[in-house]
Amino acid sequence: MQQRSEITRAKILSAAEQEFSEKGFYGARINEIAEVSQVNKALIYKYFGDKEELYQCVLLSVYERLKDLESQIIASSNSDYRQKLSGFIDIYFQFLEDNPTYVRMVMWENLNHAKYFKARQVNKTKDSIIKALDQIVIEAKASHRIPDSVDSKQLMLTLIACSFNYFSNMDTLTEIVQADLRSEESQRKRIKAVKDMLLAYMDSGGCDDRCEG
Amino acid sequence: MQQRSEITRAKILSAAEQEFSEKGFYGARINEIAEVSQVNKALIYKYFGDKEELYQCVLLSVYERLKDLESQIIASSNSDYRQKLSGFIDIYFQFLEDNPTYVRMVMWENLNHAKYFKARQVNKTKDSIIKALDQIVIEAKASHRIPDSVDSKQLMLTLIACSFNYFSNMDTLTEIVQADLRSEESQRKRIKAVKDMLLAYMDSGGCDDRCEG
DNA sequence: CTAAAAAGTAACCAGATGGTTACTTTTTGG
DNA sequence: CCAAAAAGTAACCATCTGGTTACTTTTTAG
Repeated sequence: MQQRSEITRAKILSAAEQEFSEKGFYGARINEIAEVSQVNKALIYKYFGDKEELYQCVLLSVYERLKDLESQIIASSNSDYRQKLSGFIDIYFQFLEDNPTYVRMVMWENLNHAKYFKARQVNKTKDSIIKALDQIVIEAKASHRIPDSVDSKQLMLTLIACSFNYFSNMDTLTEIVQADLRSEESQRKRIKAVKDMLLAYMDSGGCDDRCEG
Repeated sequence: MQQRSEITRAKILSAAEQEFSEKGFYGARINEIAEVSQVNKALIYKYFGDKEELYQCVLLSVYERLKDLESQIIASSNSDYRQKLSGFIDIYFQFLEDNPTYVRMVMWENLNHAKYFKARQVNKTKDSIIKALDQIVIEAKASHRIPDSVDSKQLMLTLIACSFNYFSNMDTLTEIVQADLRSEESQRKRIKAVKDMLLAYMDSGGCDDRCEG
């Protein structure tokens, strides 16, 4: 029966996402996934072959969620590039907060030298978010609102770093800055600071001649 | 014999650092550490009690290396806060590049919810680097080179994010921006962009009223 | 030189691991 | 209704896990 198998598959994937995102590939236990999903272990192997395949399926399904972001960002369209960038940051921050398993899976992948990330076509999803930012920059440049010297790749790296790192390293950062970064207030302040900084950077033309590189 | 035991201890720690930083707490195998260090497994337990203690010792020893940074940063003293900040970024970037095991251990810790980070007095080492940056900001404010509105905590978060994330997420970022971030050129460009951005942010007074937060 | 303490070792253990097999139950198409 | 295909299950296996024990060798101090 199709429906039943679909449900079983979904149950396995859901439990596997929990387990893999919590403990990573090595730490995850198939027995645990079987127990949590209430699905017999042999069935997991029938559906997904082996542990590695299951992990890759989880990775793919988690990354899929990024795709929705592009439409969200484009939907929040506005003539002012400042507000577009501001909206972009809001949406990305919100996504990271709402998808802790995404954050963790990306971390695991990097610790695994992006082994599975590269193996599958996972990185295809990158386009969605990259293109959205690129478009903002291109439009702003075209209408001469920001100088051509602004490097959209550096902008992207900064934006990802400031957003992603806030969540990925929250536990150690909390200790470092001695503030509860999980609180709504901390997050609001952080988002504002990131926005201010990026806009200041773009206003300055993306480079600062007073600082020799 | 003291010397011999010291050597053995060091061999175990060295192999354990490799193993733990590569595979994390769960993935690391005591058998592997024993094999690599050429030290009998039972001896490892005699020296370190259990796997958890050994992990914590590795964590502590890796964090110790941060302490050297403070003196380096202070040594690179200069009257201009811009050059101080510039030097700070150079030194921190260099540290992260030279200490991949540090980067990985911090990542593992965050995935483990900073369990061992909090358990030990590991976070004491934070002071060294935090204080160095704080001092730069305080001095610059005192001499009215930057406005009081600049928030040193946000500055710290940004600096750590931009530096740390570049190395921690290098594998996935490489796919995303389609550039070999491991190359010297990429790194130089990145450092310059980070410096420019932070200085632009500080010049702007640390906030941007044109962007409602 | 010697006895005690420290350093080091081989072999072992119970439990858990990923993965399989032989089997029963349920669903489906004709 | 019925046979074949799909879904699901219990019990099992070889291997590996962290950790221990009973033992020998080396070093040290008097």
